Parts: sequence; structure tokens; C-alpha cells
Amino acid sequence: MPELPEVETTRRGIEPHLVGRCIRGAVVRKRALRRPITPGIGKKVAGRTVERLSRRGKYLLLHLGDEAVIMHLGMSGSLRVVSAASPLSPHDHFDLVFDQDKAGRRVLRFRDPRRFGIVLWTKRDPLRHALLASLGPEPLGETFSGAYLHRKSRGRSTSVKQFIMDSKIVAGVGNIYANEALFLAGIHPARRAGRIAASRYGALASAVRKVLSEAIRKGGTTLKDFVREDGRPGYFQFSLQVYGRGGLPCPRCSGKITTRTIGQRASFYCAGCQR
DNA sequence: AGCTCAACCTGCTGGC
DNA sequence: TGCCAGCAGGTTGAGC
Repeated sequence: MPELPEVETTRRGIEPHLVGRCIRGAVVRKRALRRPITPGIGKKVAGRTVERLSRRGKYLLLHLGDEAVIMHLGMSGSLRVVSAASPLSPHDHFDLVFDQDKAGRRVLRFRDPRRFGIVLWTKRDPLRHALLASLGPEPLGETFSGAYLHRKSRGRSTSVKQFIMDSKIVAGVGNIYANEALFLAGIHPARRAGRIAASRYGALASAVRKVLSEAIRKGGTTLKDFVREDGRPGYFQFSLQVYGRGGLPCPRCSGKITTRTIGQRASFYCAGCQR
């Protein structure tokens, strides 16, 4: 479910509910996620105050002084701020429990049916954690550019789509937005990364930025189950040009949109507009 | 180093 | 109507 815009939407949604709040503990109902939830996490975070929330790629970071909680939503994860008494759904695996306030006791509730998500506690700078240390630049940051993509792609025979979905190259570009950005840039997703000119990478970097920032503005993409912290869906699914639209007319030339698997992932493109 | 592919899990759906 | 193979927004690690 969640790519960078959905994680950013979640971050913005939960941040005002969490910053400055003191943590009382945690409830672990199902430890076995992509990695086991850090043993004893409740005791480790108890008494800490949330200073801020940040995002790195698709990772969400809760900063608790020198320590941090690292979260990843995997394919099906979502986070909501709810009352501690709020009824549980089958896949509500983890709660971060806050001190009581005038609204009662609130929790940050992590739901993840497929359990590809992550909840880890770290006492180090979370950006130095093994999972985050090798991430490429932020696609909405200053070091991400066409020149950067061009330089990194030299000698690479992999498809450009797999290349921009590689988190070591650029952090947080998933399947939906890779398809969309390549359409916007007019680049065929199966084209070899090392055989694309610098100017076209300029167009691609711009397209990635545009697609991601537009999606953030619309609250992310809700295909089936993504919800914001308050339960509302995102709206970017109405702006999708090619993703999930195999067989339908291309919005630019009215040709048929092709569906094809590239690098184990469903890919959608217009063979007329994308070269 | 870089490429490919299987694996981790559950839920839904499209085709028979 | 009912069943089930196949597929889903992500990532890693093994094998070559």
C-alpha cells in the first residue's frame, strides 16, 4: 500500500497528535512482522517524550531524545491515533500508548494484515541504522537530480523502472509512482538504465518530484485500504494516468495502455508515448 | 558489483 | 454460487 506520499501523509496526520506527548508504554499483540518487533520495546520507550516525527524514504521515525522508533508500513500497514478503548481489528499488531490527557488515553495503533511492516526501537541515530544507512537521496530533496540519476546509471543494464525503484539509488519511489513518473517523462519502463541520455534523466527527475509532491498534496493514493490517521482515504488514485489502467486509452494519445511484468512488478505504459 | 528470483504473509478477485 | 490460482502498494538475501 504505502509509498512515500502515503507515508508522508501519515506522518503529517499523526504528528500533531504525538509531538510533546509522553509515552507510557506499548502493547505488542503480534511480534512477528518482517522483523520481530524489538523485545521489551514498551519498557524502553516508557517515560520518553516524542520530540518530532520525520520520514526517510518510506520509513517513519519517531524521535525520542537520543533514541527513536523506526516504523515501516510494508505493503499493507497503516497507523491511526485512537482511544485506547477503541475496538481492535484482527491485524492491529502494535500500540504505542500515551499518558492520559483530557481526551482520555490515546494510542498510536499499527495495523498490518500482511505483516511486511517494521517496528523497531533504536538507541542510535536512526539514520545510521542498517536499514536506513544505505538509502539513496530523498527524491524531494536537493541532491536528487537528473545529473545524479545519469551518473549512477552508467553501465547499468537493468531496466530504468527497476533502477528508480532501487532504494539505494533513490529512496521511496514504489511501483505506482515509478509507473506514473515514467509516463510523465515519456520513457519506456523497460529501457536499459545505462542507455538513457542525461537530458531525459532530467525530465525523469522532474517527473518523480512532480508525481510525488502532487500525490502528497492529495493525501496519497487509496487503492484498497490506505487510510489517513483519521480514517479518510487519499485522492491521488483519481489522478493516476497509467497505473492500474491496462487496456484503457492513454490520456495523451488515446492508444491502448500496455500491462507487462518488469522486474517481478506489474508495469503500465503507453508504447506510443514512452520510448 | 550487479542481476534475477524466491521468500516473507494475508486477503481479495477474476475466471472457471 | 463456489472454489482457488494468481495477484497486491515492499524489501531482503541467496545464488550466480
